[in-house]
Amino acid sequence: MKRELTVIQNNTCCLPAPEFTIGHDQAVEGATLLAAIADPTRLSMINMLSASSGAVCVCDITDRFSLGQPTISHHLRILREAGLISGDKRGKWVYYSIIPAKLREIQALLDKIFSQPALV
Amino acid sequence: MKRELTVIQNNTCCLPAPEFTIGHDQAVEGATLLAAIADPTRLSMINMLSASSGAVCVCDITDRFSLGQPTISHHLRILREAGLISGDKRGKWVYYSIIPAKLREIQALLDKIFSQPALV
DNA sequence: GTAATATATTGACTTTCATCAATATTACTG
DNA sequence: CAGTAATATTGATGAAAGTCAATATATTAC
Repeated sequence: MKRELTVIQNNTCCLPAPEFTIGHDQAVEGATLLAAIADPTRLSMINMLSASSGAVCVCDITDRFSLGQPTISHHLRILREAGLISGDKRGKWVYYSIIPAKLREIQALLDKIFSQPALV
Repeated sequence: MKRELTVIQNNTCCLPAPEFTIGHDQAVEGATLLAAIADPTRLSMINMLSASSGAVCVCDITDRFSLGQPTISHHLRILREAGLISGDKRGKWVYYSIIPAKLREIQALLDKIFSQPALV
């Protein structure tokens, strides 16, 4: 934390001060988005909806997980509020579908954050 | 949850039962990996190390965040244990570097999970 | 060896999260 | 209108996570 900047050889811990390619706000926003999918149930839900060619009924989602109905509803809400899925009520049922642009947004974010310096 | 499978028209909630393209174990593993980076501090750390052309001293990392030294150490440990970074002790200092293959693993995982059905 | 520095670990505290039971809400059914 | 079914919301509970102060460990400096 208190390097000897003047010494050259073996006393400095490092030289080029490392930089960020994303700012603080973007880090917070990205972390929030990642947190939305950083759960086995929600990751599987996203996978299920992505793989489906159309909207999926909540009843079918509920069937696929060994979790209570309120818990499923809770996870769907988190994904919905993160902007990853959208719900569409049709009569007694609610159908959820993926929002592909948001998935691409996550991938683009990681591309940017993970971007490595060009090989010399 | 208790659909009328026999009725065709307006009583069924949906027809093709949606599938997963990843299994339960993979979902748990993926969620764990994502949780490691689903934090603003750790996401910025990954970004910092990715953008750096070489290993980065902990002292420099500590300098860049408004967090106590034990907290920085804690976050580095989580990233290290997730296999995303590796630490190298040189004398009094410890240098961390990114493990690029692990970053690519995350991206490949998301590619798989987010994979959409082909357009008809 | 003693002092100082860099990093890690431990323990405590607070907040957030995943889950469930109970209840509310909305829509269909008879 | 009364009853049933699908989904959402609320409240409670236990577990996990982020942070810090204090301490430990290792390495260099005198």
